[in-house]
Amino acid sequence: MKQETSIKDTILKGGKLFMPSLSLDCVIFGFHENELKVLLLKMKSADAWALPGGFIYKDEHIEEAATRVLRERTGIQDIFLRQFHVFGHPKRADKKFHLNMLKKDGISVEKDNWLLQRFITVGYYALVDFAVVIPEPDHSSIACEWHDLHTIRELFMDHKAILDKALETLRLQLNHEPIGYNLLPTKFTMPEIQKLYETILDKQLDRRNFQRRILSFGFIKRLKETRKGGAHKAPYLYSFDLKKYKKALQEGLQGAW
Amino acid sequence: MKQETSIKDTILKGGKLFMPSLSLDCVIFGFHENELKVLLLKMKSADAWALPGGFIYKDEHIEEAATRVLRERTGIQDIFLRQFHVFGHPKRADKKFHLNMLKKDGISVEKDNWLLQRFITVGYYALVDFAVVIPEPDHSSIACEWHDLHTIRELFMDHKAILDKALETLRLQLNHEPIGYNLLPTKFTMPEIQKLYETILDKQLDRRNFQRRILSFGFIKRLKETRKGGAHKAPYLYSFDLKKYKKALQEGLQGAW
DNA sequence: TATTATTGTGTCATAACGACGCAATGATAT
DNA sequence: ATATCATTGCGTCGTTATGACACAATAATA
Repeated sequence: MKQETSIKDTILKGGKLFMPSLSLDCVIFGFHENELKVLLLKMKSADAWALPGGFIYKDEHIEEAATRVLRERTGIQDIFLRQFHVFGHPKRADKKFHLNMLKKDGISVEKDNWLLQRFITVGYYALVDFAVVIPEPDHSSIACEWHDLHTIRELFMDHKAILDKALETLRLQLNHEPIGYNLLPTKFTMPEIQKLYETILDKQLDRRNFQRRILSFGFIKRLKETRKGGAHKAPYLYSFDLKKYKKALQEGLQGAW
Repeated sequence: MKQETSIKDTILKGGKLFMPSLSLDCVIFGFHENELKVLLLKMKSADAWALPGGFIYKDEHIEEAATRVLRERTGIQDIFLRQFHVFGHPKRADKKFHLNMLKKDGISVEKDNWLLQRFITVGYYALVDFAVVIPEPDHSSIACEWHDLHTIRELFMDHKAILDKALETLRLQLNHEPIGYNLLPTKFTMPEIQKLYETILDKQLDRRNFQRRILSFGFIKRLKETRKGGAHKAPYLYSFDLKKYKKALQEGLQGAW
């Protein structure tokens, strides 16, 4: 499905290729050096960072479009990807602003160009293995980089609000679903997965209680190896029990009622 | 914002009024006689029941559009309404089927009429007080009625899948948020609110444990009256403590982590 | 006035949870 | 080689939440 179109082509002919007035934006989370990261694009024509997004081909399933955008940007397939909210404020895009951007690109468009219409966007979030991602900017961006979640202040359009909502959703998901398989390397230590939870929740957890709880779910298992080389006592390595992990994904974790 | 347009006008001129290719559908839940009800429309041109849905005016916030649809159909304002999923399968509507429907209506349209395009729809669910609703069909439907949730087998297009997803979402919400203020009358008994929970969860709950738990949340309070007239011991009446209810709505109920 | 189904209130054992203690370990410094 | 030190492994303890169940109180009806 990937189509290498020039930016000019997209702008001029996009109206024929894509669904009108509808876009999607991806919040791509990674985990590295005990920090949650988000993949952002630096735009060519605006001095702002943005979430990687895209449009939906006229005959494309919307989930597939999200998968495609992710693949184009990270080179990864088979990714944990989830739709979480629709952003439909009528003024979420600024027409004049966009016109200006196009001017900077040296492209003149008709007043009724599809890109100048109001857009409603579907937010997706993805959890990916930081180490595997090869960030790739596209024709409309000059950079594609991981940003530290907590340092992100302002983004293009309403993308900061989209990011915030994604994080909020992720936090809630933590109670219903196992998490980490897509964010951690194959083998990891207990302190590492704890840091992941702490980072998402933005909250300190007791080391011993965390271990008891995460093990009680049953979707991670201890290996017979330890991670040597650290400054202190070598921690055990763990890995996900994929069978139980997927079972837990389907059936949910607890659910009070 | 309400516009009384004839069905013909909508079909012919809708393209100028509404956002293209985007619709919304509402799953309106009510509770009556210990049963969960869903408000459905009987369509004029197709022999099928459908969820009340609508389109988004070109300058209208999508949440506002959902509110409007709900108001038009139920006569209710200030409703609990929540977006829960986007349905974006490219084949979710059948073009030929739609053409046939229009034929039945005696309306001939161009091949590129906006209604014949592919539509992506945003699902909303609403919780309303059954007793207050005045179901109103619109120009494209011949009936608007409450249906018993468990008797609904098949619906128009993919509306059954939308309904199922709404119910699944509602079940999950039960763990995070107080519920019932929008579904129950002002005063209610403990068995009544328990039935509500049991109906949503489709699961029996222990009477005594339920009471202990629901009271521990603090958002309902016991009144000094009892409901006399029943065949047996008169149960106490309860009402929602709106202040604590709203606080719980914002902060969430428990959240294991 | 007795009957009956339902409601109000409580108990009990078990499981889950939060806070914390202490010994084991493995690299580093002496 | 040995002591040091931060970190890890593995527990305890008291409190709270949960599931299962017992029994008395009550209001309409027979």
